[in-house]
Amino acid sequence: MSKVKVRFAPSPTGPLHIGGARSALFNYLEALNTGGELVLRIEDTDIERSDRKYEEEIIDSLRWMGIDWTEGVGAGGDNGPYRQTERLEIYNKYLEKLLDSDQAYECFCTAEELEAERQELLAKNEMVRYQGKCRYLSLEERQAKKDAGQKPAIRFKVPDNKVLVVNDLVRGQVTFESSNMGDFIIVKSDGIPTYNYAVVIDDVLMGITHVIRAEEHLSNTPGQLLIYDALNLKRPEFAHISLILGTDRQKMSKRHGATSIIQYREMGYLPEALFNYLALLGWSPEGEEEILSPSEIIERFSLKRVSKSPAVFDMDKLNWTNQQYIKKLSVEELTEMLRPYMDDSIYVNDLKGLSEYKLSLLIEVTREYLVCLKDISEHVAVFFTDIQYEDKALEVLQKPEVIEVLKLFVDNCPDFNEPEDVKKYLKDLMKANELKPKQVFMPIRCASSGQVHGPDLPVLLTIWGKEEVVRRINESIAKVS
RNA sequence: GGCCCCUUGGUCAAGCGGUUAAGACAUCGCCCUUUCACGGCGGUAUCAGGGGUUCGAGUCCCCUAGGGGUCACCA
Repeated sequence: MSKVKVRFAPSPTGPLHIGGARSALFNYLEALNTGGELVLRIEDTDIERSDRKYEEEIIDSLRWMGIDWTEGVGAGGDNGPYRQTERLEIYNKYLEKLLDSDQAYECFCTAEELEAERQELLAKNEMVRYQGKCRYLSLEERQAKKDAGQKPAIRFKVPDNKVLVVNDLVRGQVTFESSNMGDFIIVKSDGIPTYNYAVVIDDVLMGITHVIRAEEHLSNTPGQLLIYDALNLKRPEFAHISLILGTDRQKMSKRHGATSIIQYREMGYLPEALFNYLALLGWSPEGEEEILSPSEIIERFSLKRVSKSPAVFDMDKLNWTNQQYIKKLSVEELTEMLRPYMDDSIYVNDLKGLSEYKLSLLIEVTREYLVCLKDISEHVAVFFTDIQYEDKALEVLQKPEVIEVLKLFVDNCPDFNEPEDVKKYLKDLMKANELKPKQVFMPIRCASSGQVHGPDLPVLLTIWGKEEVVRRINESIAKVS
């Protein structure tokens, strides 16, 4: 069996989104699992909407996620160029064959005519498809239109009564009939090929063995099959993977919130977490492990275990996955990754003012709350804001015996350099006054932070330092006295 | 509307004719603990409906229903 060669072929009309990333990922996984190759081709035939900046963005996003390719834009190769707009002569060569063999023809219909035809069919509740008006134009008629300055588009002549079977690796045999298809455009009037045509030529010329793409392309496939046949080209294998849906079960789109990879990157999701989560959307490994490294996923991946049914994108599970990866990081690694987010925080100066030791303490106790990196700012707030009294905390502070404890704490409070110092002092305090932990920890937490919940108390106090802690507690004493 | 695809808990899903129908997220409860979180333990919750085939059906076939995709000189 020959080597597997797959491709990811985005059109640079927007940033890489979740669905695209998942398609790229499955291609990548299939390639690496089989020892094959991944090609990156840019399908920029939509001149209006395509933009180089999106191409770069997509490439950045792919690399960030850890998806690599060995051929194509950004990697070179012998089958280039890899941008469709740079391959126009190639498409033309094949177009001539199609025209010469009478398998394609010029169409002079205008957008208005086409729209009228569509409306008419819609009104009659009939199948919307091109009726073939220009199919049998005589040479003279065509020439006359051209002389009049009309630029033709080229349509593919769909043969009658052909049964087209897509042997899909995930869906099995899917059958279509050519009678349900109208002659479709393969080259636009500006000379640029359409997707359905260019994709065939490119996949063949680039030696693609498996076309793995989203299910929305399944109904385009019979038309493409026709072109393979018309040109006598060998068909690749197809695998149409199901769509990713929003919680409303509609295809993921902008209105579902964050859909571009860049957004997840900015929020501070780790690439491995996204890689892991997306791989598990529509594919499941054997065994029960759910947290798998890229290499473990590559090793286990198989198209055979790809699901046919669409999957709803579940933010909760992504969050959980991300937390698992954050937990695996060392404090040093995490600190480095957190730097840009701390710089963006409104507490940037407070954070910068911390000693390295205190910063590591802070990150150590804060990490367990982090869902994604950008959350650092909100979880660090308690360290740097004035006391924000919650009702529950106030209730605690109202109790008369609590004031006594606070005073005791303040009166003999030593300097403390590390959490152990605080613990020791607290312990001594409890022992000397026969107090239980609960009678001490909660009052001090409430008095110093105004909150009934929060990070580990000894760490909290250590980061503030004695002066600040005493100041805060006195403030609370004054407030409730 | 035509064509095509899909249908196991709220979500991701395992399952490939015989199972007490896994597991994970979420949710609920308990434990751990100075609080929250983490962690540990446990609970609630699923085969869309109807016909077949079969000794036996989540698993095979058909129909219905629901959802989705696609019907562009977008990809």
